Order: sequence, then structure tokens, then C-alpha cells
Amino acid sequence: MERLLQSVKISINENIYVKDPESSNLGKRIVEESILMIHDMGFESFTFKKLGMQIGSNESSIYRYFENKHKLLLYLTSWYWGWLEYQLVFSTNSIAAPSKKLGKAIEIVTKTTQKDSAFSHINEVVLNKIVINEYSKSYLTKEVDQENKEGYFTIYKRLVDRISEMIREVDEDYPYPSSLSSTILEGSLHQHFLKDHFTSLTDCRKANDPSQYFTHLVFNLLREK
Amino acid sequence: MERLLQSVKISINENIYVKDPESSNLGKRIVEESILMIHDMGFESFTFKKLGMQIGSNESSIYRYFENKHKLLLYLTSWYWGWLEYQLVFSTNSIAAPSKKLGKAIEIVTKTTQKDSAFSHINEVVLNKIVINEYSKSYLTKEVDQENKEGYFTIYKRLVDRISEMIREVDEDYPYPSSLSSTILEGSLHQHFLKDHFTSLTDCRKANDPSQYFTHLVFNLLREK
DNA sequence: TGAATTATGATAGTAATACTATTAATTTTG
DNA sequence: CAAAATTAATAGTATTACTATCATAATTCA
Repeated sequence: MERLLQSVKISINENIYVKDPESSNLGKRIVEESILMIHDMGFESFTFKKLGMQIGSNESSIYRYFENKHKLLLYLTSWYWGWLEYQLVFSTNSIAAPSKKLGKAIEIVTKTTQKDSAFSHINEVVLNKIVINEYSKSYLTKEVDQENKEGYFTIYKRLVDRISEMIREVDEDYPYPSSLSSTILEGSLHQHFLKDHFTSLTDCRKANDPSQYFTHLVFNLLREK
Repeated sequence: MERLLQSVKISINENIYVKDPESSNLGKRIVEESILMIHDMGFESFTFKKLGMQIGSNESSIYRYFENKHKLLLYLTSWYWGWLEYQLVFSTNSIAAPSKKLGKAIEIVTKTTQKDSAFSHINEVVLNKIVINEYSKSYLTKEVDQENKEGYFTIYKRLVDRISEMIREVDEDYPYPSSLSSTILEGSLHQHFLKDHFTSLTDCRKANDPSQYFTHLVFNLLREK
């Protein structure tokens, strides 16, 4: 899989960035270090000035890649969902049986992220933690409708759509495939968060993953043909 | 119910505020107007200076009630969850049959908030919208563990706990009562958000509420005794 | 009532944020 | 090697998120 992925580029809506960070060394370092810094200090405390200092570059240079840190967050999370979509498609493509396919899909999108060395400058494990902690902030804004219209959430929506399609394949009579799909994706992030910060609000532990919870939920809910 | 509630005060952890906003007229106006303003302009654009201007008071006076706007958000959302808990307990208290009780509970916590005139200065309908849009921001922070330790999320946790207890009463063998409960509460906010901004990601519409989705989900998942 | 206490208002000030603009230095490329 | 493009350095602005101080208004309680 790694070899295959090496030639793949996750493609992000061009309006999210000013200049494609994949197109230069500085751009890649912006992405690489911003992931680590946002994880370390949280999105609120993270600034372009601090990032500039960290990578031995200048605040103004970073503004040539991203209008502001909100756009950078949109970029990072879009990349994550694109990466996850790739894993999903790749891993489920060859599975014919709808319920096996859906089972695999749920596993992929709910499990704790493992190291992936295909994209050398992006640490997916840390990026996954950013998504858990910060993704909601990218859409819980007053600009969400405008940004949605501009296609900033396309990849995420496509991912929800793919899973809801798989749900339909398993049980065409289930009345809430889209809601269930969005519940799996969003709920998985939430259960991972609870596991780390509010243990009493979840049954998910190290040994008892969100994967198991959602797998159990979905397959006890749908009536297979 | 209104008469009963008139003598009830939602009690909020005292460390969330500097001075109890319920203890004065200015305090109540701070709460009342901040709800409307956060709803109108979003939490990011909302400032104490703007609030001061709106209520014909001074920035510095508001700081005598709340340390910062994060604490104000904690206050408002805690109040909301306390209010919802009251509705929940009040409405389910007299129901003996576990599954009827749980059904009522789900209805209460997932439905669109209706007007409640018992607390004259708080607009619960608008507050519910704030909770949908802003609640995650109150805990998706680097300070969450510290603030959790200080009891800032007690009411919310108690609410999750009450519902997971009801789930256990219906099906003691269901292995994920806490996760299911937190999924209902968090997922309901999320479905309401999707209904307003990402209609393709949900099956919930005006006529087809998150209530129905979660009721269907829970009762098709649990095996009643 | 009137003195003391408390609450609120007005003003000023600070450090940090989130940028924009300009110019200089460096690197790339044709 | 010159021209073009990229990056770095510096400075500057408006706003935010406060803190501090002092004046004034309202409350209370002796």
C-alpha cells in the first residue's frame, strides 16, 4: 500500500490555500510543524508568528500559503478526511459482500490511527488527534454556509456519503442511512475524545475501542437481507 | 410546570462565575443579552466590550461577573444542561415502565427546544441554538482536564449518567450504555446542526426530527426484558 | 438620616493577536 | 548571468483580552 500511496496526492480544494503547500519545501514544513504545534498547544494558542519562529521562517511568509489559521485548519482536516477516504476505498474495494464491506468501513473510520509512512512530512497519528480535538471548530462558525457553498467540506461529505451508501446496500429499508453515517463519523471522534478526557461518559477503553461500539451498534440496528 | 419552576434555581458551580449573575439586575442582563449576541454574531466575534455597549454598561463591570468569555460560555451551557435535566427528571419521574421512561427521556433531550416562560430573562430557544453551535468549544480545549476536575462539567455528566442508567434499566445486558447515552446527547446536537447546514448528511428534516432517529435507533438496539 | 459599604461606570493602559505593506535578500529558472 | 519569483525582515494598524485606578451611584444598616 505504501508504494501505491507514494504516487497519490490528496487533492484539496484550491480555494482553501493561497499557494499549494505541497509545492515547496517551506509549504511542507508549514504543514508538518503546524500539525505538531496545534497538537501541543491547542488551536486557540497556536499563531502564525509562533509557527514562523518554530520553523525558522517568517510570519509573513506563512501568510503567502494560508490566509489565516482557520484556513490552515480546513486544509489539515480536509487532508485527513481525504487520506481516510483513500484508506476506506482502498480497503473495501475488493469486498463484494455488503455487510463485510460496511464492517470494514466502520473499522477504518473509527479505529485509532496507525502510523503511515507514505507521506513523510505528515504525521497521521498526531493529525488524527487534531481532528478529534479541533475538527468541530472548522465548521461551527458563522461562515459555515458560505464555506460549504465554496466546497470546503466536500471530502468529508463524500466520506459520509460513501458510508451511507454502504448502509443502504446492507439494509435498503433502514430509514436513516445518512444520519447513521454522520453519527458514526462524528460520534467516533467524540468517543475517542471521551476516552481521553471523560472516561465515565463512555464504555470505550484501550481494549474496548469505539470500533467495537459502532460495529455492534450498526449490525444490531440493520436487518440484513 | 411553570409555577413549580418559578421557585427553582438552576444551580451552577460557583467557580464558573466571579459573582453570581442571578444576584443582580446587571448580572441578569449580562446573561440575557449575551445569549442573544452569541447567537447573532457567533462566539468568536462576541466580546465583553460589545456586550457592554449593548446593555449600556461597561466592559469592566462584566469582568466582575465572569473572568472571561470562556467562563461565560461554561455558565450558559451549564445552565442549559441543568434546565434540560430538570425537564428530564420532572417528565420521567412518574413513569414506571423502563422503556416508556427511556422513550420520554430521549424525546426530551433530542427534540427542538420549545419556549419556556419560567425564566423570564433567559430565552431557552436561542440558548439551545447556542448549545448546538458552541457547546463543543467549551470542552475542546487544552484546559479540559483541569476544568473537569474543578467540576465545570458536572451537570452534563450527570445528565449522561441519568440516561445511561435508564438504558441499563431497559436492557441490563447492553454492553455500551454510557457510550450510547453520550452518543444520543452529542449526536442530537450534531443532527440538529446538520439539519440546518448540511442537509445531505442527515435524514432529519422539519417533519422528521432527530427525536425519531434516536428513538428508532435505541429501541431497535436494546432487547427489552 | 447619614456614614459606610458595595456596585457600577469611565478612563487609561498593556501585551498579544491577526493581520497588511514595504523593502531587502536570497533562490530559482530560463 | 540576468530576470523573475520566493522568502525574510521590519514596521505598522486595529482589535482583543484583559488589569488598574478612580469617580460616582446605589444600597444597607447603625
